[in-house]
Amino acid sequence: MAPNSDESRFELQRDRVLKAAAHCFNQKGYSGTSLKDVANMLGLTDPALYYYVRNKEELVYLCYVRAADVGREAMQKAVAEGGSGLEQVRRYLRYHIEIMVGEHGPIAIMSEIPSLKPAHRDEVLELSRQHSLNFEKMLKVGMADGSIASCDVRMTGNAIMGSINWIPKWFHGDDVMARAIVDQFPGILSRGLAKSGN
Amino acid sequence: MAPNSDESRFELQRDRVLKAAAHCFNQKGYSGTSLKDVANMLGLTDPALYYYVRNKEELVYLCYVRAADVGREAMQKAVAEGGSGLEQVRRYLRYHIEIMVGEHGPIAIMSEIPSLKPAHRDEVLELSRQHSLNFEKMLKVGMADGSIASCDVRMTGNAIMGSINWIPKWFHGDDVMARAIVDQFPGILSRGLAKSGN
DNA sequence: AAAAAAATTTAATCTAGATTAAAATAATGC
DNA sequence: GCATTATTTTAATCTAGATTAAATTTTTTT
Repeated sequence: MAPNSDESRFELQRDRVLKAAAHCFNQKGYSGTSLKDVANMLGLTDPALYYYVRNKEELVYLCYVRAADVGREAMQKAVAEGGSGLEQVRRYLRYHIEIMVGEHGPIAIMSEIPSLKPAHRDEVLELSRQHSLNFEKMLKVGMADGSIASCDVRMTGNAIMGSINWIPKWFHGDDVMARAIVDQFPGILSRGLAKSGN
Repeated sequence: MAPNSDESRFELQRDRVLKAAAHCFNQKGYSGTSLKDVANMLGLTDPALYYYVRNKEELVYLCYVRAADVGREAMQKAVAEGGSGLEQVRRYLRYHIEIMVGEHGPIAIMSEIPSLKPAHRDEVLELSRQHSLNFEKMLKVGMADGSIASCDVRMTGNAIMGSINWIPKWFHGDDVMARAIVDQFPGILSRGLAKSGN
């Protein structure tokens, strides 16, 4: 709505680059996608990408940072809206998945961590760890308020996150499918959490 | 127990190669692992691998075929032992996960499909599709016998399989963790399926 | 213990694709 | 319209790592 006036052309273009890259990485993996693939997708030649990004590794890195942002925002939003722990979890799942399959595309490649250089890898893993901890916290809240049945939060978190992270592997931008995922996944993933009454 | 007399040294060594390769691929991805990595892991030099395998692509391919075998066997075993649909699902999950985190190692890389050449990719995708269909069939059996609540089998299958396929991404051979996964995952993943009474 | 076959090695290619450099084009401010 | 800055291109490197070839060692057979 707002003119979004700033966000120089540079920033915008850079975003497009990231999005295209994420798309490719998700489909063909880090090795499978050449910079040429990404560039062509935008009607550019490969060297042009170096204007926006230091190198290929940084491309993955930036995708990750954005993915982490997305996840964090979804979670904060869900928490801010309150409700029982279970409700928060359900909402978080929906928000996160919505972005994941939405028009902004799967900026979230979650499979290419090994491709990162150590410093970046550590940073990304830390972000991921943080996200997991926050999710586990939500589960605990739910257990405390009686909406979620007692469970091993670590394993439950791993199970649910895995399911979400895997989505880009099989979903490739079909609108009908996107809707189905958003409608179904939160329920499927959270149904097993509920305590009898909920 | 049986002398296992045949299985020429060749076959055995080839198995070791596949296992090592799968391990590397899971940890560092297709691009991230060089043939040298795999070879060194076995105390060999890279060219030696060509004695067992046509090329790198075939290495991934064979890993997939084995992964598919593993999944299929787990499923057949679970079905063979009968019980309600829900029980079959639970058992299948346990068997499959057991192998996945077990000593045979995660032969199951499920992330490198894009690296396969078209012919192999098609074959592997077909195996995967088949597996999914079989799983969906189990769900339907459960819905028919009243052990599983009505659900969208396609989406439910995707959710559960994703969670399993993601395991190799974060699990790297810690025995305690392995036990925890086997103990917890089947429950976590199947709890949401049960119809009230079960 | 020689010969044949199996397994692996060292040394030599070969290539895709990332990166860099230099040049060209487009956009913007004045 | 000119100068400056932004963007992209074409042409030129450079390198890791896959693959192949030839040579060597190890194992098996008889």
